[in-house]
Amino acid sequence: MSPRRSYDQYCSAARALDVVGDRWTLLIVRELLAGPRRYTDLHADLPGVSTDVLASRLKDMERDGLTTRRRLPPPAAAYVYELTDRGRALLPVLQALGKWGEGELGARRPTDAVRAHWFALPLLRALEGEGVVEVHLEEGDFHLHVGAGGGPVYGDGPAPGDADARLALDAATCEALARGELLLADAVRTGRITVTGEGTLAASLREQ
Amino acid sequence: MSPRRSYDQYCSAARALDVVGDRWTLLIVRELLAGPRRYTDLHADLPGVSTDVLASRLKDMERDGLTTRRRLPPPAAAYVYELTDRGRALLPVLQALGKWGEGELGARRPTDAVRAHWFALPLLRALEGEGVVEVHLEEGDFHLHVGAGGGPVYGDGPAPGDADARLALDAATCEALARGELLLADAVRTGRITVTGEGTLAASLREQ
DNA sequence: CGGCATCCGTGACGATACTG
DNA sequence: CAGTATCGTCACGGATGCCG
Repeated sequence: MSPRRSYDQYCSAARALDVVGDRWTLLIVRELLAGPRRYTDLHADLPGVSTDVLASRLKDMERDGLTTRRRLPPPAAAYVYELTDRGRALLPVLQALGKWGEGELGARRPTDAVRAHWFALPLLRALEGEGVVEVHLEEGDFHLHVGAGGGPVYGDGPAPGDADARLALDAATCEALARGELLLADAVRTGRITVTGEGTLAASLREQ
Repeated sequence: MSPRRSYDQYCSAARALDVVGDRWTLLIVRELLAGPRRYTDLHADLPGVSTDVLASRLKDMERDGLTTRRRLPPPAAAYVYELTDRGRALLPVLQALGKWGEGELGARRPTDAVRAHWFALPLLRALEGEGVVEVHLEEGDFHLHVGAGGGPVYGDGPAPGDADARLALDAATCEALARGELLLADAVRTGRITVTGEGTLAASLREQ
């Protein structure tokens, strides 16, 4: 285990970069915000990361208190990596980066990878209130825990329990939202997003 | 000029990291938030950065629209680097990192460098309203443009014009604020920070 | 098959020296 | 003062192999 490289500056932003400034680290956090993940899942959803770098980052992140490693009970006996509260507290950092990066996103390039749950961050930024929102895209479904305290912030697939609202939208709408060109309220109003559900979350989405 | 390395992911956070994810880039932004700086100033305030990496980052940042290079008029004929609006828009990213990093800061290590203006970010996070605040530390003075639209967000030395409020505090108070252990309001109330000035900013600071 | 460890080529980084 | 040149080292990315 290599000792952590540091900028050696008495500045909290520099200290944060000591921990999360290495290549891939924040993207691993983004993946783990979706809940516990196995090594292979992470490797599959982070195209380009090499096996040794991924293993090394996961060790560093565990050492630094961002993640824990847990063994799943049989028969699915495998290790999963999971964010700690400290790791989940990086959500505002990813949100700030994501908001700034809207201007850099542009059109989708042929070389770009896409995963459905990568749209969770921009949607979460646009949502207020509290509850579970299920999102249906062509590429796949995922769900959001809006205003979540502990536990996963979003997750792949449909909501594990009952959803307070369901959103259905197409790829073009999704990408326009991600680029910041389209506001969620406008997308709902113009029918580019279909909202179903009876809770206050669904109601507040429709009444805008 | 090397082509930019990219994660090739259709995700705005990943795109942001394509631009500002390299080592030193965000710390250079932090320095330039203090206003235009010469190469030598940057090199002096970023101990550990090598000359070629600094030069390379400044070129990349100019290519990516984060900075501009400008020649000062004689007799101070020298180049200065300056943030664009796009570069200044990274302030929320540095603030999110800084807030998260409070927990990582701990006590000052003997190997840690310190610059007075590095305390500008935590102070700015704690201040509300609009105006110019002059801050006096033992290590040096700097000033903050609270709620600034364009132009520098803070700067070294006393305020160029009239300050709306002046704060005087010692190193221990400064570090406690940076670690998030002490709230600005508490520091003012207990007299660990001396506030002078007549504007609404000074008044709101005192009345908490 | 999932979860790494090892090896290797390339490129990024850090320190020093040097130049217009 | 503001970089460029050089060089050793380390981090990264890709491929492969091992081991439960």
